[in-house]
Amino acid sequence: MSDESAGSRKPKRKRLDPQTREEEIVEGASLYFAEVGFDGSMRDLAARLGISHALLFRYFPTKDALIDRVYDRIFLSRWDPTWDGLLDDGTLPLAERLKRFYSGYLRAIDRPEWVRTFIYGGLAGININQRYLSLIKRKVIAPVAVELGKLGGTGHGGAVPSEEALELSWGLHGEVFYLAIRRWVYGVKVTTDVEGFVALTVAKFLEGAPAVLKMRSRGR
Amino acid sequence: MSDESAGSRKPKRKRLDPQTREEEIVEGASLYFAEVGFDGSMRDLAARLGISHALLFRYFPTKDALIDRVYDRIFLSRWDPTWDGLLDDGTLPLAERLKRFYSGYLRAIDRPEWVRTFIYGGLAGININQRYLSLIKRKVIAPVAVELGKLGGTGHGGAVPSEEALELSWGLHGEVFYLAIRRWVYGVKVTTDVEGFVALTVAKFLEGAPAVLKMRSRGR
DNA sequence: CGCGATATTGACCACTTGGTCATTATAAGA
DNA sequence: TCTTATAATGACCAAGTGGTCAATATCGCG
Repeated sequence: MSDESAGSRKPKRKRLDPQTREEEIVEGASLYFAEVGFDGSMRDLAARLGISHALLFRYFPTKDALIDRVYDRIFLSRWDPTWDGLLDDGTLPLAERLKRFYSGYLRAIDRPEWVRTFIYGGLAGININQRYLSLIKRKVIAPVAVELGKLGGTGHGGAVPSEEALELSWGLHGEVFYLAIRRWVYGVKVTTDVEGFVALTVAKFLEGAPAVLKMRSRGR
Repeated sequence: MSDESAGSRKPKRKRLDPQTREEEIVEGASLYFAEVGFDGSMRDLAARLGISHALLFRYFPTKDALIDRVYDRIFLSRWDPTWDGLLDDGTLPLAERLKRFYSGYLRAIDRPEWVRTFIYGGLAGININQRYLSLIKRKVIAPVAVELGKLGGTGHGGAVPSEEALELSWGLHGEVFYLAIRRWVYGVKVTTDVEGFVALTVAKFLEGAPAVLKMRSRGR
């Protein structure tokens, strides 16, 4: 409308410096593959970026190389280091620790690129998923199970959580993650009140899990 | 080794009557697509079945038609009608009802075709998933939330469950389903003791959820 | 055994895919 | 303004895709 009129040439090719272009490609690819899965085509992606598909191969030698970069971008940079000490921090009540961790965690992963790419990868058997899961087990599931052992008073005071405590801990994790699945995999409308949801779920967990553990240890 | 020697001709083509062949195809396609996703090729599937890919198109006009049939086979026939009355059955204690339902339900869906196909479909935005989810909400989540309302004693005695009760009920469902996801999507080794797992999870739910609901209704 | 209905196949088509490369246009520096 | 290094492209390739169809081999029936 404004100054399209006279001789203002608009170049048919946008020539960016390689850094910016590469960043643009990785960003675009993250969104694209999250949407359509890794069977999406390079041509499609290029069209969406407004460039030729040949250019993609100038920046990434193969499609797999691009996908690797997408994985890096989405996963490797999204673990907040402050979470590491959080769950073991004895100065905070467990409820508070859990609420803080899962609020932050859910905020970090509750987005389409993360959830969909993770699930796509799981289905495809990409090993990054299994590595990620064992990280979760080590950093989250096990510590929580240990705390649970203390609360449950089953004599499992040590650093080795019981099978049941682990399963209960996985349960909490699953509940939280399932919210993100419903939202981004099933495309269902779910609450946006992350804080409220986590508070509710954690409260239920702390109310129920230790009690069950007690029941199990003393008679049935 | 035995009678391959002399004139015992083995035909290069196996000629089956259409019913059997069709059944074989649908069965094979269910497993195949569950494994590799719906981007798997008709030629690949045919090879796995030991037939030519042209034959597939004699039985199903298009690939989508085959996929539809696969969906039917996996989902439509797996809802056990006896579950329908189960959750509302006032003559059984709620714990018993929940254990029975979720044991049966988990046994029905905890298999690769079901879980993987369902998730593949969700990612692809197939509407069968959303229909299925609303069925779950109507037949499982809502009834359980209503029972929860009674136990929580929040005055929500009626048939309209509160938002919080619904969320807690979804939580239970998510925990259970997450077991199947870990097993069949992430490929992680998890317990095979379905009964035990359900008993533990239901116990935790009934110990925790009503308590939380009470806390929420009387002062915070 | 021989025949015929038809289940099954191989060859084929148009199109899409990941990937290559010589050619072209752009923006910065002189 | 002209040059030039190089970002970006279009045309191309071989392999794979869903889908078609005339030819062929199998099995049941007489």
